[in-house]
Amino acid sequence: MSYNKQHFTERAHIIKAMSHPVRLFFIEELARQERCVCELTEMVGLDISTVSKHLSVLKNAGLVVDDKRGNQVFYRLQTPCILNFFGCVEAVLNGESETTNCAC
Amino acid sequence: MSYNKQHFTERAHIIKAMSHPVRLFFIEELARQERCVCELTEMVGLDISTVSKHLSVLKNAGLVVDDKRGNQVFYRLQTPCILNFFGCVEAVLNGESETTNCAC
DNA sequence: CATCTATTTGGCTATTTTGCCAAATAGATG
DNA sequence: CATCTATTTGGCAAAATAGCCAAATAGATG
Repeated sequence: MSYNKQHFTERAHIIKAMSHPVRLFFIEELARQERCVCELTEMVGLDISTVSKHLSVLKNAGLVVDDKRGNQVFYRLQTPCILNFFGCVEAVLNGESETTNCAC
Repeated sequence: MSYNKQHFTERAHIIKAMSHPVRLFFIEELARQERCVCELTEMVGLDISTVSKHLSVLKNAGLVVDDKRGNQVFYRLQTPCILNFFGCVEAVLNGESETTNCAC
């Protein structure tokens, strides 16, 4: 296999969107239920503008979608399948990931 | 659910290791077969010191392991299960990821 | 042991990312 | 329409990341 830079850049862009602790938390929380920006802001204790930017990174990657209702914007997870992946991250953390058929 | 910063930082650290096009390529290539640093260097066309640093990021995250034989160092994927995840990234790219049971 | 090859490490610069504040925008409400 | 709440955008500074070169290290070979 040879290195097709554009191919891997596209895919890395999606993974990069998940590679921040706050955004990872948002993904897990939004998998449970949709949330507005102000709820998420209160949960993580950051400036609301910072939260808005994190959400736009996730939205830009196609991982979440937003829905404006009244003067609030609700976000929800567009891609439940990425949750399957988190089990594998746990396995890596626990050093139990040597098999293809781990708990992911 | 509340935001446990340390919990999500640990997990984001592993995902961040995958969030670069060159490292993503290495993961896929090392899933196929082990490779020494000089082989990987030739494939991506970067300085060997840059390649070495990318590999140490993957190793530090627990995703690959290395094996020194002679004066070469061979790397291989420690965590085949993360390959399951790449199918989901494809689904996100193709906008087919709305279901939990996609091809991941 | 001198030297060659393979790899890692240190150090530097350029670029990207993160998070805050202030300002702009948009809908709701008096 | 003035104002209030919710959110986004622009801009800035600090921190992290990426990639190169040079130097250090380690094993192989003459």
